[in-house]
Amino acid sequence: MASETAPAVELNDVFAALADETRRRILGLLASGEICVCHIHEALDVPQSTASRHLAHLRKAGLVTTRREGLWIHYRLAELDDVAVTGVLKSTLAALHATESTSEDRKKLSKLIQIPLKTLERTAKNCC
Amino acid sequence: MASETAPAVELNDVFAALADETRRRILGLLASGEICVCHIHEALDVPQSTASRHLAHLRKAGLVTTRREGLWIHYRLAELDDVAVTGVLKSTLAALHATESTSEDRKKLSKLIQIPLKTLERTAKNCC
DNA sequence: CCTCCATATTCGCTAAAGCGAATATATGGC
DNA sequence: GCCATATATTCGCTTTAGCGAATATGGAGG
Repeated sequence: MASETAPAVELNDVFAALADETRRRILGLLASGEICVCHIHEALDVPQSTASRHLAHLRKAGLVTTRREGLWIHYRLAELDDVAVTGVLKSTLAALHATESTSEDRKKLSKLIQIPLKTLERTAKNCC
Repeated sequence: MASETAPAVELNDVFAALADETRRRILGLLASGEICVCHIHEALDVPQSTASRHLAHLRKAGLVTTRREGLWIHYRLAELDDVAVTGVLKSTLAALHATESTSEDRKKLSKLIQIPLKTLERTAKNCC
């Protein structure tokens, strides 16, 4: 039996995950809710393999989780059990929220998934 | 005239700085106050050039500043003007505070600079 | 001016990370 | 079974980051 109930989230992996700008852009988008890979890939305007690779990285770091729905796989921010990591993630999302690049990405996403920008913004703000 | 009063701190640099474990260890130490390079280098038990290089990195990222006193150069956490970055740094320090490695480093520092561990811990806790 | 000491920087090297085209995997519909 | 679609992974490659020994820089004191 492990003495640790928290399973996976290593500080090292978390900060490694946050170090890449593309991954931060993804987190910035996920702050406004669950998104499927294709929309991330289109909203960020990066090759599909790039989006997928970075998503895998975030998943391994424990920051996001997935839900399958037919062919689509939806990514969303993970519910973390580690308070400290939660704090880091929240403050990161807050920092991203203030960013030019995040708001551009979100604007693009809004058009892609046909959800009003205001709605996305509200969700993102509540999330961080 | 720039519309931005905040000068230097780039999110990108901040997260790049936080990505390295040695640099996070340094920040963990600096949470308990100003320290000079030689003590950092000894407390962490890394080559002097390594300590200096990482300190330079942190300084360029805007996370720490220096004060010269004779031959010694004292490093300390910078007072940030960017609220978002402050949040990231604070939560990072809080996360580090809970860490085994941080407490080991601090213990070693305590002996080096002859300041009681409790004092260092209190300062560190107040800081994040 | 010369020397000592603390710190910074250079240097050659190695390891790690990111890239995007191409390919593999997996699911749903015919 | 076969095709179409969405996502994941592999591949060769380029770029970046870190390392530590060695060297350079710069202040203090003789």
